[in-house]
Amino acid sequence: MLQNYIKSTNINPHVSVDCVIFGFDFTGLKVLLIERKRENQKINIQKNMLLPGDLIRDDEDLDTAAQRVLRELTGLKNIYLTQFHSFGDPNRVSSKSDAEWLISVREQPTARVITVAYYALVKLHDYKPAASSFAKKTEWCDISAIPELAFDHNLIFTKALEHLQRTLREHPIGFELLPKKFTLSQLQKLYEAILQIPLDKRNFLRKILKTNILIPLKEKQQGVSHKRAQLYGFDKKNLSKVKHFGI
Amino acid sequence: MLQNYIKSTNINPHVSVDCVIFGFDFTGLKVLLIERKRENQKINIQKNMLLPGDLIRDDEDLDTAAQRVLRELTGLKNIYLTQFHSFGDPNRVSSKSDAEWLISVREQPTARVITVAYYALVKLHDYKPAASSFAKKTEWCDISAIPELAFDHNLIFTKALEHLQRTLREHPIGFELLPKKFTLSQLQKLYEAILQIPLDKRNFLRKILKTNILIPLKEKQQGVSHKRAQLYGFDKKNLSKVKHFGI
DNA sequence: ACAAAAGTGTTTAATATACACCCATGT
DNA sequence: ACATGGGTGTATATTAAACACTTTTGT
Repeated sequence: MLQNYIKSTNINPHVSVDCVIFGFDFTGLKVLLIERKRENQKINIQKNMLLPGDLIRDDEDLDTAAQRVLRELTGLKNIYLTQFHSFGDPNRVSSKSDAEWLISVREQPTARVITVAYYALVKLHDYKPAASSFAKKTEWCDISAIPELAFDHNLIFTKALEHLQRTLREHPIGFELLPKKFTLSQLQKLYEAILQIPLDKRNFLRKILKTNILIPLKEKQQGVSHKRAQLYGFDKKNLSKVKHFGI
Repeated sequence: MLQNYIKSTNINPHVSVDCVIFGFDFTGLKVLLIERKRENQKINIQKNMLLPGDLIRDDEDLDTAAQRVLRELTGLKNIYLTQFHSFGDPNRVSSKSDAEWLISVREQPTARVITVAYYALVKLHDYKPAASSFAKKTEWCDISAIPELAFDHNLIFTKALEHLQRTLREHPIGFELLPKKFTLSQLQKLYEAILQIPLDKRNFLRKILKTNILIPLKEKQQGVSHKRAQLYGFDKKNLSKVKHFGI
């Protein structure tokens, strides 16, 4: 099936895209990992999780390829997606299990592959696992508990997180990970989860309100056993006006 | 055929690196452009300048390939070099003259090539044009007067400059472009040339001195028809201690 | 003497940080 | 009544920005 897929399209066997897909479930920052399909059951079970990715097609732009991977895996469109680095170590595929898996899955399993890495921010509550040709199983893994991954994917993940942290400190991209309505403390928890530092509630509020990107809604949080928090939405009109958002 | 090619030459015909090499001559920020060698004289003379770059070798890391291009072209080693973006538009080679040039130069002129772009900061006064296989002629071109370049190289240049500007605002990398001894106003002119904004002399001085990365030398500028300026060097020991250098 | 760039402080505005108590709700 | 998180203001320290005159040197 996978084979048919490859043959029927124009695959470029030399370049792939990999996607570090971040989500936020109000407790911590998560990354979407997939378990690789093993047609040959004898393959070593070590390092069996990896980042989603695929070889690009020969008529396809890099960004388009990353979007395709994302859509096939999550069913989501219009997602925040940024290319952040390319990885081309000739020894990217160093382990035996990686090499064996490629043999089972690729037409040119020993071809050297350069991968262009992207990170995406998705609204986790919108996500429904899509039936995908990529994955046997998908899993949202907390960033504090990433296992050893196949290939150089731990390195790719680390670079993605660093990039996300740097970007979040300067640009208000947090709403990409939140539902349309959210409370200030949910937003603060998001910042704390990504930056991995505690923030002061009042100072955070002041700073974020000054940007004019939050609109207070006429609604309050429901079903909590404490005072109901004000709900906010993001004002995308003002987003472009925010220059420096230092946190 | 593909197999033979790969075996015989060791070149990976699918991935290249391109280098945006910046230099500073005390009047403005410059980029090193090369004029492409034309074996066939009939090739259109339009867009004849381009950024230096090369196909990678099949056993070579991306960073290594970029360093190799840099060394072959400039003779310099130990140069500040950063990967900043990869370009893979399937129509990167759109013009007729680009396609013709590739035919005259590459074994697989129509192969799709993804390019991984780097920018480098070099000390212009150390630079001696090296005899290079890449270039017919090399030229330091002021960033305000970049001509139309081959392929998507204008796009690559623009992205490189944006990246450099962002980096310079946060990290004191200016010294990579300056000689060992320099005056404060030379440093300031460098910042102004890169960021393309005017800076206040006293405020700039205060900010840069607070980082402790400058060492005043026991020397003064010579041969100028005005008051001789204090010379400074960079203190690399303190470089890593500088966290936020906002300008 | 003049031109050209060096060198040098102060005042004011803006921003960042630290910090603690009462409130509304569900159990 | 109590546990939980929501909501709110002020004082202080730090950083940024604006601004002008005197000095040294070569011509």
